[in-house]
Order: sequence, then C-alpha cells, then structure tokens
Amino acid sequence: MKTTRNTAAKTAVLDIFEKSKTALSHTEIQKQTGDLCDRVTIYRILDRLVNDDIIHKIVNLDGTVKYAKCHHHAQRVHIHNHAHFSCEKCLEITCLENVKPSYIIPHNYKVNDINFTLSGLCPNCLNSNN
Amino acid sequence: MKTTRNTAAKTAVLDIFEKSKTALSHTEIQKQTGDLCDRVTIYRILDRLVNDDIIHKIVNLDGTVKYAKCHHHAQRVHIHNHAHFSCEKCLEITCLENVKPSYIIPHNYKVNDINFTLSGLCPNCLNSNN
DNA sequence: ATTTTAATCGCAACAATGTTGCGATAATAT
DNA sequence: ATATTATCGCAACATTGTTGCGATTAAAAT
Repeated sequence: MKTTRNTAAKTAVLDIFEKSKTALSHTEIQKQTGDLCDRVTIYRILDRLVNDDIIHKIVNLDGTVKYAKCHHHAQRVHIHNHAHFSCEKCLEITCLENVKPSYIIPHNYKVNDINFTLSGLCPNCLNSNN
Repeated sequence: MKTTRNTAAKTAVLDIFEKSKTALSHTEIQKQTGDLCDRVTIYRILDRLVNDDIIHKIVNLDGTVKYAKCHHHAQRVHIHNHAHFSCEKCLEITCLENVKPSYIIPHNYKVNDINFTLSGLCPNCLNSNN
C-alpha cells in the first residue's frame, strides 16, 4: 500500500499554502521555498498533494496554472465545483467558495468535473483607481 | 490604420477551422497545414484571428489551449460566455453554444469575462463501452 | 501596370514550464 | 537497529510559446 511521507519540503509547501489567501503557481512557491529543494521536487509535491485531495489545480483563462488549498465541507465525494476569480490587474486568483454555477446540459453528456473561472477586477483593484 | 491581410496561410487555417466540428490546438493545425508555413506563423495567425474576433481561445482543465470558430449571433458586444465540453477520453473539446451558466457573484467584483468548462464523457465516448 | 507601403513571413534564438530516468537519500514500519 | 521504498537531486529532454530582424508579398496609391 502506498503511503505518503512527510518531508521537510512537503511541510514547507503546505505551510506556504496555509498562509496564502490566494492561489499560488509553481514559480511563486519556488520563490518562497528558496533553495530548500529542487524545482522538480516542487512539481512532484504538487502532484502528490493534488492526488491526495489536499490542494486543487486551477487553470486560468490565460493558461497559467495555480494551486490552492481545498476547504472540505461535509461532502464525501468532492468535486472542486466552486468558482475562481482571476484579477486582470494584480493577477491574483482567489477561490469563491460559495459561488456555484447552475446550468442545464444536454443529456448524453456525462459530467465529471467543472471549471468555472471569472476574470475581471477584484475588490482591491476595483477600489484603487490607478 | 491597421489592416489585416489575406494570406495563403491564413486562408488555410480558416479553412481548417471551418471544416472542424471541434476545437483545435496549435499542434493539430500545424499537422494539417503540413509544411505550408512556419510554426511561428501559425501562432501569429491564431493571435490575429483571436484579435479580430473570428476564433476564440479555450483553455482546458488540463491546461491545453485550443481554438474554435466564433458563431456570432445578433449580439454586438460579444463575450464567449458559452460552455465548453472537454472529453476525458477522446480529448476533443466542443462548444456547447447554448449552455450558459447562471450564477450569483459578490458585488465589488467586476466581471469582464467568464470561462465555463465541463469535462467528462462526450456522447460518442459514452456510447462506446471501451 | 508599376511603385510604394507596411503587414506578414521564415529563420534562428531564446524563455518558461513541465517531464523522465536513475542513483542517492531519508521517512517510516518492522 | 535494520529493511523497505517513498522521496529527492541532478541532468537531460520535450513542449509550448515569444522575440528580433531581414526578406516577402498583399494591397493601396500612383
């Protein structure tokens, strides 16, 4: 049986996610970990955390990939069907945990996962007029 | 004033989009054009077609980028707010022109664009049990 | 029809992001 | 304390996309 281990690098990455209010890219995590571990190691940690359902992957409209901590509620089966907001100005991505789209889809499609991303201006950038 | 020109490569790319029922990646287009033009030229053509609102860019859940022809309706201002379906098996991406999500978003966010992608099994792959 | 203009192209070079193989290291179970 | 194997570091590679620049060429002007 595959067990996941707690390593220094993994702990550090988790800590960074814990402290961040926004989603983080591989590059941003790498900057924060400094020379604690190799670039490849971070990729592998991110993969593992996604598999273990501890973080989820977010692909932005512009193609950039970020990750954010999962906030589990009482659900057993767990789809990341909340919305994400991507600010065009500060480029930050935040989870809108409570925003869930409703939609009607033709039968004969089987939906396993959904991605709902809104982009525009976040409250911070909307208020600052520059 | 910038005018866009009709070149052999651009015409070929448009033709490929016209014939395709699904969204196409840069690589797929390159395969179909063969050695008609350079790799870079295709990137530039795609950029121009997006700017001219003739095709739209679709970023999939897995981060792959594809493009599809725009089907304009009577709208003047034109947001690509329809849904896209991404099949996990055949990897094809199709536009669900009529599927539009409804949602409630906190005020103090300004939404300029939305991306709504569903993934799972398309009708074709759902029916074939293998 | 010929000339002029500048949009487009091809090529080479570069950058960012992600993947893979493999021997070395180290977390966990025994 | 030892054995097992998940994880790591490093090097090498793949893919995708970008940029600069001189050469072409579509389309406008003459």
